[in-house]
Amino acid sequence: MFNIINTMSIDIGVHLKAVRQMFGLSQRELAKRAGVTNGLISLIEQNRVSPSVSSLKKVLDGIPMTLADFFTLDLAGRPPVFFAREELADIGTGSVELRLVGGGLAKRSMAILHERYPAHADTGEEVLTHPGEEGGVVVAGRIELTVGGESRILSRGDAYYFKSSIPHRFRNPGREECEIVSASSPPTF
Amino acid sequence: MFNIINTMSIDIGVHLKAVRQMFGLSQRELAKRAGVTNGLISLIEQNRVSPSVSSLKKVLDGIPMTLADFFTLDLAGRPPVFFAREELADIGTGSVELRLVGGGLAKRSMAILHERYPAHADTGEEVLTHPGEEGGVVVAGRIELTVGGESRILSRGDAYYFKSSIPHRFRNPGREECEIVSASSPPTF
DNA sequence: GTGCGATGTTTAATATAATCAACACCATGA
DNA sequence: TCATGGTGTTGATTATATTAAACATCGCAC
Repeated sequence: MFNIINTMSIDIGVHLKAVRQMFGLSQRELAKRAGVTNGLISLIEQNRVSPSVSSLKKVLDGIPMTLADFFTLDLAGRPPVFFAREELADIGTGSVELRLVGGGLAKRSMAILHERYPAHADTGEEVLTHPGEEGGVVVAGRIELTVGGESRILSRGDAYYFKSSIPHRFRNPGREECEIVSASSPPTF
Repeated sequence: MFNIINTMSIDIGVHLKAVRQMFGLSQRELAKRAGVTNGLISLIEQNRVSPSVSSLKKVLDGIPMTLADFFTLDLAGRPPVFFAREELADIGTGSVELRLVGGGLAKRSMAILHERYPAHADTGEEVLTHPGEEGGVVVAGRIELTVGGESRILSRGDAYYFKSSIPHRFRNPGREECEIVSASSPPTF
């Protein structure tokens, strides 16, 4: 089980400054929208104070952005955008083929996968402790998905979405290959 | 004197208490692991103070849990998991068909879409709406994707991933329908 | 019953966040 | 040159978060 997100303590000040500038706001503009003083924003951006959650929320409301977005947002440079089929790294274990969109995994908020399950393939149960989410769409074939004890067989066009913390299992019950495009956020699998 | 801290997107106090109890910790145990006093945890859980980000981080380190996890974690009941093809809400505008996995966007960290672009369909340029990310895999047909001035034609199996803040455009240059499965995080489009 | 040892709560003292108003700087224009 | 309006920063004051220690309650052992 990989955990790709680097969840080190982010630099609140630098982070806020970057976000503010991303939206083209000055400290005073943001302060006005947020109902705080420009001085406070200056102090926060210099890491000379650690804002209370309530005032950080007020500030982010002026952007606007949620606390969850703020702490989840990752400020990377501009990574590659397009990926040819052959460039998708296969990170599958066993017979299941898992092709990850975008080789460089760090600093992404999602992992997008192109998955192929041969006939009778089975991931087995997984136990996760991470509070992420995952979902996907069946593109071809059929798959039996079990989530928290509940099972269902999904066909082309059907979809799923659940919290990764719930134990889950994928199994191809049929004779044909099954193809799925899925996403996980944060990128754990 | 009253000091009401409500109108937060999440109830920090209740949230922390739930998380703490989920891990079977008492206020004093957690306080010891976190390097703060039990009194502080009591006050936070009663929403009688709004903790500074730094002390909230210290507290969460004792659980252990990241700030991002804390603000992302959803304590609500279990939402639906499986979605039949017909249940995917079409949120498309114009000719492009956008089918959203799981109906409501509320309290989800991602939006997963099953998209269909008829021949010659075109989204037009889009402007920055949110500092999120999006990516996807082409399942059928061909699409011309332009991101930040850079264009490329993607075929079945090819993929893309970029920050939603960069202006982007999808255009179907061919005679066949194009089918894509995509994901956005946070869920905006 | 009495006396733990655990729980969460509260109060007064102290450390720190947040304000307000002034400051220095850098543009652009009269 | 000297305003003028923009930027981010700073010091002194006020508001609030945090501490340390005491309080009340509960369940359990003796």
